[in-house]
Amino acid sequence: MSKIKGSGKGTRKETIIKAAAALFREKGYGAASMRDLAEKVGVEAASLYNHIRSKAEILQEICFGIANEFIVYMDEVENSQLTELEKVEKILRKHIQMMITRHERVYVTDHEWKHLPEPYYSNFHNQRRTYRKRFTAIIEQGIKKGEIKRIDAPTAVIILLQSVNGIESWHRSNHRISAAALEENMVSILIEGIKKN
Amino acid sequence: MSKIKGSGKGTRKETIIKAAAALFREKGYGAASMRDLAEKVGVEAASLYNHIRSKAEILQEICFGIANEFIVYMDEVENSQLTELEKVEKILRKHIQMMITRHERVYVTDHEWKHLPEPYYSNFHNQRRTYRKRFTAIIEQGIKKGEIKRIDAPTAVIILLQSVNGIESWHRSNHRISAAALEENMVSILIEGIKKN
DNA sequence: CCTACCGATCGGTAGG
DNA sequence: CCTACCGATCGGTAGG
Repeated sequence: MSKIKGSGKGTRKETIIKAAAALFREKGYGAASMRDLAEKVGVEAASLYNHIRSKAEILQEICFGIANEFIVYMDEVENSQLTELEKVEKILRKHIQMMITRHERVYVTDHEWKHLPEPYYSNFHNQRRTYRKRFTAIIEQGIKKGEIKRIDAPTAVIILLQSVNGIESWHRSNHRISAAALEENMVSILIEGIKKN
Repeated sequence: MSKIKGSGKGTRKETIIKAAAALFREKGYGAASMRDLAEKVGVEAASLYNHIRSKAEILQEICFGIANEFIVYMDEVENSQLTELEKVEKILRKHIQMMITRHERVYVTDHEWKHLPEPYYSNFHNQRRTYRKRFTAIIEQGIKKGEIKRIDAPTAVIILLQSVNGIESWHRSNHRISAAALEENMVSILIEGIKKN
């Protein structure tokens, strides 16, 4: 018989990180205090430190956890036999889906990673640059093959990745359209925007 | 003979706000301290309060100053005789140009307005919603006229406005392409993405 | 997991 | 514009 903690939804540490993701998204990392977090979790602030080492550690777990998921997916796509345009669409859809289903952590990762202490900051920064370069390379290859129109590839990457962040405002505004419809609309506009012809 | 303060570039208060915009962009509003700001300006922290009433007042001036500029431009475009698609392009170009030439204030406005104290927060929130609704209405009209393809207009607005924020990373990465080329690439991808046929 | 508390730092004020 | 300082709050620790 295994020892079940909390309400059966992972470890106590996971519960804390989940609450922290919501809190950091709402207030920003700097403005969110450990006392706020403790209240959300239902303990005294000091008790949090039995599960986590520091406030910064929570941010690290969020940022590197999300980043890793994107990197693993990028590996998959790169090794597939899809056309370059299909690869771009796949990656775009992954970002949209992550933003829809895990928006708190994704949002925090994207907006608060600057607050990571060294050496995590530099580490994250490098991972991010590498990821974008890999994405850029796919688009450049697609241009070379004539699948994608002659645009500046890094600019295209910026547009694709930034657009996805707008889903935040879809989330806040009571789901006027379904997640599936949102995804199709975004893909339609963006893939059409870079496709040749 | 008028009294010239600072290095002839506006009032002392403007100097402070300009330095604050750079600081808030770099560290975030919450993590930027008045002592940091004072050091940048070259005075003691207490001296700042001879020119500004509070830290929050600086954020207000930045956010409402930028928002107002966009609203004034929206008025102009709405009253013009352009096609709806041309109106969308005009507004998109305005956002791109503002982000290129005034990126510190625009970035801070977009990322830190949540930290405005009430009633400024609600006020800003309303202005923002109204602006987006006006932009959405232009796109909906363009769809009705057959200039723009049948997409969800609010989703299109999200994509157009969010994409522009990516210019931040262009700014950081040593201007690989010119501002003009960046603008043309963004317009090409995004307007092509929403245009009919 | 709690009580009690630490040194540091925060935004801001008094008074000159 | 400065010195001196305020009360509040911060992240985190000691000790149980």
